[in-house]
Amino acid sequence: MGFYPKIMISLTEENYLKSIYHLSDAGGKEVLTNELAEAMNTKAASATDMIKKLAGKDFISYEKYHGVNITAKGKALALMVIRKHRLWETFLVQTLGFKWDEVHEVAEQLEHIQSPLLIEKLDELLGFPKVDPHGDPIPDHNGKIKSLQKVMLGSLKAGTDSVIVAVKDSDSKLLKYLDKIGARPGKKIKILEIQEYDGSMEVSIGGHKFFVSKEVSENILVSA
Amino acid sequence: MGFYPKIMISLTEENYLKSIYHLSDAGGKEVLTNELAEAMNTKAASATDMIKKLAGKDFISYEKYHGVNITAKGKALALMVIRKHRLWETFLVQTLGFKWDEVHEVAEQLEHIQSPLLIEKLDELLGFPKVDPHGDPIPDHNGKIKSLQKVMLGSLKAGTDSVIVAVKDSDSKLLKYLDKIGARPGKKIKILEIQEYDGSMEVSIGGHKFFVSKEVSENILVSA
DNA sequence: ACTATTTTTTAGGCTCACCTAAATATTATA
DNA sequence: TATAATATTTAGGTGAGCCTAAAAAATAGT
Repeated sequence: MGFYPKIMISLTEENYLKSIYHLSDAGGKEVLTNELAEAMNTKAASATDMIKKLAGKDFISYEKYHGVNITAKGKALALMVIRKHRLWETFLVQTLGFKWDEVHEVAEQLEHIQSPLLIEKLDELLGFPKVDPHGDPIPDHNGKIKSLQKVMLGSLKAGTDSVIVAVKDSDSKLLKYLDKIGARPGKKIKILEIQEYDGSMEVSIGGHKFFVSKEVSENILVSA
Repeated sequence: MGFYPKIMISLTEENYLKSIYHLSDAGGKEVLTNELAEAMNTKAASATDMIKKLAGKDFISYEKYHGVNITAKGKALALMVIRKHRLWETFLVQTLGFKWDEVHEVAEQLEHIQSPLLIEKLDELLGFPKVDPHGDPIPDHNGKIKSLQKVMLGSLKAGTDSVIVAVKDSDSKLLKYLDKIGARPGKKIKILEIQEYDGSMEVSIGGHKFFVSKEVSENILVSA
């Protein structure tokens, strides 16, 4: 009688789905095969294979040659993986004393552990955090996520005061540098001066002055 | 020049190696293809495939038709996986408040996370525990393990006093039952009476009397 | 010692997630 | 709008880890 097979989703499928979610800006726009392939460090042909599989399972909708869109079902799953990733990152920093820049790779592994109980207990241990150590919001157990208004530091004018809320890239070198100058989520940052010719800027964080290149300024997200 | 490729070991290889380690009694005796296949819930033909692969990587030595023996290299790797498994089990119980019988499956997943730093930090968080919640010893970061003299409760005579040190099987139903009667590692247990005809026994744990079948008594390991 | 039984290995196939090369569709450019 | 460039898909192939069926070796029984 009522035998409901629990549909299994592979680690690879989870990773593709997460990528699609991010590339689509939380489901807002469609994702092209090539950008997905690049994000997954694979070839377009492989991405096409996976796209077909995910479409067959109703995680995305897909029309040949015209990119993919994530479905509500796919979004829910992606958000669960993201929830796990960010809770684990928080755990690594808060409970185990990892540095900011050491957590990403480990969290990429931990996010695939299957155990609803584990995640709820972890959430509880951490005190139901709203954001991870990079300032990114953690979806709740229903997949609800509140995204605050984020703006690139590099898009603001000289003289502007703002608060760092997140960092775009999770490249270890960048994070190490930001850590050194104290550019962590929650910190106030003021743009003192912008160089016209290369877009670099001088900023003040915690009373100290730092020089920040255009590239770096585009990776620092602030709330105005 | 000096480019040393880090040999990757797959999740499946790790699981086979762990099984071989256990089935061989920590490397003491050889393991037959069939028992390995059964332990891995697979067929003999598949076990043979994997045996060849592991032998090719020097984790085991193998002579056709005559079983396998784990090498020092294989033992070291198996012990690392076991160390991770037992540290995670301890974490789940001690830090997250899991019950005794809820940890095994999750630890089976967590033991494959690759991050030396994570394991050392976890060890530290837990206060460098010597045994896991089932009473099994946790290998140190060099793979050293101290195994204490363990005897099946079922092999002792009536009137014997002993201390529970571990539980053989990790079957959830068994663990739940043991939990109910308070048969946890560290607890004192006294055999009051043994029934001749079926080997079942009446025991006393923490001042209470319980009836224990032959099967259960063979799964409780004690130090005399 | 010679069958019969059991254990193990080989042979050949399957799916998953990847690949390259070739074909086809879309988009940009002249 | 015809052609060039780019993007995407299809076709066919690979290794990992599994399978079944058949062959071969080891063990047991008479």
